[in-house]
Formats: sequence, structure tokens, C-alpha cells
Amino acid sequence: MNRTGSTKERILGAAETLFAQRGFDGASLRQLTSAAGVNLAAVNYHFGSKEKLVEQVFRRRLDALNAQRLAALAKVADQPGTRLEDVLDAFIRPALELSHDDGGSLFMRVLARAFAEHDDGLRRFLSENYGHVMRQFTAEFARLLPRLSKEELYWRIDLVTGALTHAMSGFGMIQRKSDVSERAHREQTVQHLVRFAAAGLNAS
Amino acid sequence: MNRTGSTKERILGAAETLFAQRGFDGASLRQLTSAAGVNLAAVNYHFGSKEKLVEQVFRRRLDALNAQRLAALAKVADQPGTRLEDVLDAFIRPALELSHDDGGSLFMRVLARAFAEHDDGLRRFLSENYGHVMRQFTAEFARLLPRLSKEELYWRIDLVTGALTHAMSGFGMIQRKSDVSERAHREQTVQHLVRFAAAGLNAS
DNA sequence: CGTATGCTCAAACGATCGTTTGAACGCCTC
DNA sequence: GAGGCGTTCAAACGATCGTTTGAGCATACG
Repeated sequence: MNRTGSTKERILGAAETLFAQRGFDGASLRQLTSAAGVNLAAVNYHFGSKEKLVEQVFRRRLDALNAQRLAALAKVADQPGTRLEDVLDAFIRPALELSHDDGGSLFMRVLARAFAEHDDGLRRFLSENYGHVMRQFTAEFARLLPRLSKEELYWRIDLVTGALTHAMSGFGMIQRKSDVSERAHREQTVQHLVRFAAAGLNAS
Repeated sequence: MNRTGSTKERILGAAETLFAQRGFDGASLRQLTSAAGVNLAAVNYHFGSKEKLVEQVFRRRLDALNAQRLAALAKVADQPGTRLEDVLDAFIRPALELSHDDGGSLFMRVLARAFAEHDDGLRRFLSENYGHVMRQFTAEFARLLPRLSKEELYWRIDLVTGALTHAMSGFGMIQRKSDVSERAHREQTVQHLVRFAAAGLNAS
């Protein structure tokens, strides 16, 4: 039972953890408020409904993630010397850093769940609020891979996204060894992903 | 309301559809039995519980899928002329053919959900029943990619699995165009995936 | 014909769900 | 000190959940 921060922050933290562990349906408001150390009614008082709480859980992390992604992209986009790996790094690294923040790795599982849920309302929310980020990255990929048709490019970006989501959300078999620092492990992960994705995007 | 087949088959079909659409928690037995055109109590009578029904939904598709995968692998494994693309084809094509069968594409969404759920019981079930398939493919990949360390190989197979799951479960932006037959579209999809995955596995 | 057996049915069980309510509380301002 | 305001609280709301029950039905076998 978490006792630090405001009621809203405690709820958001507990929601992230429990949504990751049990899913949006599986985590009840009673479990959630109990873990947060707040009253059951606090969720509806502060957020209006469970659904709006889900939105705020996303907003808190994704606003920061996509700001970092766009800042990293801005440094390499439309530059003459930019390599494919640089753009991929701008796309991948902020996500991995988030997933190693406090509770951030749990959030990546929440995100993966959201993809799997296929919930139209949630997809619309994600598309409306963060679609422009994917569009900017796609434009830069198109610049660096001019020989790919638009359809082929979409396909491959989609496959990269799948590999990314899968890896970041903890599906993977790979675990950090005890003799490797977390920083070093994250760096290895970024490089594995960038190398794999660059090769895939560049294929034949 | 489906009226074809036995009660058990009708339940399995409706369960697959509703689990894909609403998730394991989100789909209630009342919705499910109503869609199947059977009595509410039929699920507990024929399957024992909702959880065991979930298991049977998996078993029905995965038994066939993995048998096809192993048969395809057996034709190319341990052969001198085998290319990486041949093994990937054996891994990818049966899954895509399943996902274009009647209701099969829904099942791939169920499978993606199961991954996202991180449910330990379900993961143990999948590992116990179908882990040997992944081990056989991994051994063949290791034979064809001798320069990769074991850790690197695991990493890349994991990323391939992520791209595969993502693509097959309908997350993708790519839709079949009306002037392309389903057979042709599936063939294109297989080739996109195999090319992307082969390049990724072979990276630097 | 009588009676097992396999299955289906409507009805109900207790539990848990998201949400709402109205009283009580702490704190600031007047 | 009185009153307003944002917040928290226990309690209850109706709805829906997975599961169980026992009667009723059909078919098969002696």
C-alpha cells in the first residue's frame, strides 16, 4: 500500500501496476484503490470513471515518451549524413529508457496489452494523440529508403514495431545477468534492436 | 447464433470469436453461450470451467498448427542445401495459413492476447505443450547461423516472433486490396515476413 | 415396457463488479 | 467562530459474473 504522493498520483501508480499484471478488465477498482491506499470512491471522484483513468495512465507516460522521440528525431531528420540506425535509435532508445524507469517496464506491458485488446476507443485515442509521431518517423524512413515502395515501407515499419513491442514488454526470454549493470544491459538491448531492425528494413 | 455442429464445437467457435474480440475476462459465458445458441450451463457441463474452455480453444488450433510446422521443418532440417529462408517459411507459412482459415485469423488475435496477458498458467500450458516446437526450430537456426552466439540467436528469434505475432494478429496497417486474391495476398505476406526475418537474423 | 444414460434447460446461488450517495473531515477565508 | 470548499469516507445501489442445481428430455439397452 503506497503512501507517497497525492491521491491522484497514488491511483495512477497502482493502476499502472495492476493493469499490467491483470489487464484492464481483470484489475478491479477495489484492488486498485486498496493497493494505492485510497478510498474506493476516489477513482470516480478524481477521474470520472474507470475508462478515463485508463486514458490518464496512458497520457502520463506517452506524452513524455513521444516528446523524447521527437526531440531525438529532430536531431537527425533531414540531415545529409543521417544513417538508418540513427533514426531507429531515436525511435527505440526513448522507449527502452522509459521501460527501465520506475514502473516504466510495467507501462510497456500495459501498452502491449492495449494493442492486443483491439479496443476501438483506445486505438482512436492513441491515433489521435500520438499518430503524428509515427507519421514523422515514417517520412524520415521513406527518405532514407527511397527504393522501397510505400507499401513495402509500411509493411516493414509494422514488423519493426512488432519486434519492438514484443521485446520491450517483457515477453522475451532474455534477462539481464547479475554481472551486467542495468545501464549496460539497456545499451545492449538498444543495439540488438537497432541492428536487427536496420537489417530488416534494408532487406533485399 | 450458430446452429451447425455439436454443442462442444459451437461453444469452441463462439469462444474463439468472443475471446478475440473482448478478451478472456471481457467475454462472459452468457454472451458466449448465447452466440453459440446453447444453454449457459453447457460450458461447465462439457468443459468443467471457463478456464478449461480457454485451454481447449488453444488446443484445437495449436495442435494442427504445430504439426504442420514440424512437418514442414522436417523436410528441410539437417539438409546440406537448406537456406535460412526455408526454415523461416516452415515457421511462418503454417501460421499464416491458419490465420486465413475460417475463424483462424480470430484465433491469432486470441494467441496475441494470451501473450499480452502474461498469465503464468497459460504460459506454462503453452510451454509444456508446444515448447518442443520452438526448440527444434531454434536448433535448426543455430545450425544455419553458426557465427551467432547463443544469446544473440535467442534475441533475434525473439524479435522475429514479435514481428510475426504482431503481423499475424491483425495489428498491422496492411490490408488486402480488393483486386488481390486471398491466396495471392497470403503469399505476399509470407514473402514479406520471410525476407524481413531472414535479413534481421543475418544482421551484421 | 422399464430404466439407465447423456444431454439440455430455466432458475437460482453467492460473489464481485463500477458507480453513486450523503455524511464527515480538514483547511482556508471572511 | 461561521461558512464554504475540496476531499475522503463507509455504505449501499443495481448489474453482471462463473458456477451449481434439479427437473425434464431424448435415445439406447435389458
